Amino acid sequence: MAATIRDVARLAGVSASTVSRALSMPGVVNATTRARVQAAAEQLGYAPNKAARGLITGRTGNIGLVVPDLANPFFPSVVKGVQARARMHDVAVFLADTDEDAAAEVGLVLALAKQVDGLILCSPRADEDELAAIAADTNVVLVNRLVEGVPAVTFDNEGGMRQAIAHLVALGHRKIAWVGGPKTSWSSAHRSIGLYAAAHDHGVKLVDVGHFAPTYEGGMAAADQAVASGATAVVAYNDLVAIGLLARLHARGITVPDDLSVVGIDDIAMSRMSRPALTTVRLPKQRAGEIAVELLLAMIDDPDPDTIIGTRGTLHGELMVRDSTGLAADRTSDPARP
Amino acid sequence: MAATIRDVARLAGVSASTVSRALSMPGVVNATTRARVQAAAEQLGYAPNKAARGLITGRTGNIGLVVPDLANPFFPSVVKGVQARARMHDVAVFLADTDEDAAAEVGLVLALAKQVDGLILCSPRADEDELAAIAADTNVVLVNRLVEGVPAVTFDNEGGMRQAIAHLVALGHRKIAWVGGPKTSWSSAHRSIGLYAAAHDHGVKLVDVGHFAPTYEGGMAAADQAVASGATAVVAYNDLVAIGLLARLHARGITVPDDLSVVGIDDIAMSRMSRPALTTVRLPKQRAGEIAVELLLAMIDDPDPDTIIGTRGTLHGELMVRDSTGLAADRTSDPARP
DNA sequence: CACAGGATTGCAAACGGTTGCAGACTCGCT
DNA sequence: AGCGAGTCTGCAACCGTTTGCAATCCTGTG
Repeated sequence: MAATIRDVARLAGVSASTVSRALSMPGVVNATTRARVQAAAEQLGYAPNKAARGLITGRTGNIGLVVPDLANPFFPSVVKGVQARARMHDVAVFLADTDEDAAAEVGLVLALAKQVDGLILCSPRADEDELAAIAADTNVVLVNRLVEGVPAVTFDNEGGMRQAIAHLVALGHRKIAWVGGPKTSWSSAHRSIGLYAAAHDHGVKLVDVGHFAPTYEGGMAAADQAVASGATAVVAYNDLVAIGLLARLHARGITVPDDLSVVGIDDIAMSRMSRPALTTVRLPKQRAGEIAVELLLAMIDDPDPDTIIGTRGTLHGELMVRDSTGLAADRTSDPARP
Repeated sequence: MAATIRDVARLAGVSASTVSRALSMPGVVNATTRARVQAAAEQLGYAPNKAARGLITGRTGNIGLVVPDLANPFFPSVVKGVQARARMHDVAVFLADTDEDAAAEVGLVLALAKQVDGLILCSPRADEDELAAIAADTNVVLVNRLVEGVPAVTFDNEGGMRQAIAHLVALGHRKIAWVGGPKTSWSSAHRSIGLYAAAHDHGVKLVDVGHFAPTYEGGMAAADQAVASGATAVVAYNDLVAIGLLARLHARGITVPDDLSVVGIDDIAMSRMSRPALTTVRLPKQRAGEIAVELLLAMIDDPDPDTIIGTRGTLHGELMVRDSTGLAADRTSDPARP
């Protein structure tokens, strides 16, 4: 069907080797022959078969990207970043969605591994040992997860939490509730740590409301407990959860931010659109995808892995103050009205 | 690095051909040899190199999926459907995001075409001729777009619009505004047609507010014109636009649905979460992805293309009545209070 | 005991490229 | 004219599979 290198060779009246060279190492072949070859290739609409090249060079020119759930708006952002950067480097991207299933994840990764030069694993759900094993014989870059000895790009959870707490403290909040994500979530654990540290530094009280699904429904489920905690502000595991909180609070007639302030994390598109618009810590999701690609590509190219292994890119979040945070409800501690 | 078929052969003490046969055409090789081969393959963690197989069979076992913009929540849904179905059939998916750029789209498609057995083009922005040209020498399935002679899965826009209008008419609305999508959008054009037909049948007035970007911002931009049109209800090109409308209307102090009813199309996750929750026409997006895969795979397998070419799957939408629609503001035409 | 015929298995070619090596030409010089 | 040094180009091998064909072994039968 499609033209092969030999078709081009025949048309140009040269050997296949010459065509190969004319196309991929110009300069080593005579200018006039090269022109002839290029004309022939053009005429036949020839494009080299990447698979065949891959057989020899051992490079497929493809990378794999694995995400837990595309329905969570966090991931499409990362995917977009990966996409864009991969295109710049002329590598194609295999995408796999694991549906939040750790077992399926490992299976998909193994299947993909043979077809790509490297893998980007975004917020992987598999446990640390499995990830380490996979990274042992494949080029892997982790996003939003840290595993000893595996290159990764992560977000500065501690710093983000610090900004959120500083903001709330400035508004007079002294008792803040934390609605955590899934028990096994790496980022939930780290956000929690950052939160406690920041709360301690500011001398305010942090109350842990528990673990919830990282979804709108999870937020709705957490709302009543957050209210019952007596806190004047809530920090949610992510924006989806925060928006769920907002919904349930509204249903209960609790006004945000007058009665309770709410802070999310991620800054998904939806957050600007919620009512009230959500104050949140913006994570450079797309950028994370871009950096992951750079890291992975460097890793693939570099014959000496020591320069890369263990490399970590840490991206900083930025607090986006919108309408879901305000002065603490308890006016006795309101700094603006002593 | 990875084990090859010869490594397995050596370990099992047979020839490479036998390994190949043992693995892909069991039954033709002796049971005990087969067991030995399988054991060896297992031990070495052998997995055939898909690229090499592809060279011979002419099948890569991969399909490509092209979408305009992953940031639009509509697309991740269909990607998820494609993903899931592809996994069932053991084919991997290349994903490309064109960033709404028709030119980039064609380039990406051409590049991908060499590496896959077929392509799924979701809401392609390229013009009809280009698509027809591409479909001429590649297996292509369109989603949410129709081009003469190219298999496609689309949504029943007319039917969906009919449901929306019937709902609004029942609520007493007699003058309905239509906020269209981009001028060149295929689905916008078809929704518009369905809307006019339905409005005509019900004897109500439809006023076209114009074309807007298919985004939250587009909705905000359209809101004031929709209000000025004097209509008591608005149908928006999609949910994102509808949610933008909601935001601007709220900012202007116009109450939905008391002052104005709003209907969206798509039913993205965000729509349940908006305030008020959006009445919308649910489109089975994920299902569309699944069907597209089935269609494409059938197309790839079928030696006689005539049975597939021109095949069309039409998916029906379902009106989800939520809180953004209510009785028409103009009480003189309120059927419940004569 | 010779032989037909089925069941297994190995050999070698092919898929579409890349690349080391050596041969063929062209020049420029002596 | 002879020769050395480049410069180009073709030959052939190779990458990891699949598959047509032929060789081998077995079994049953006349």
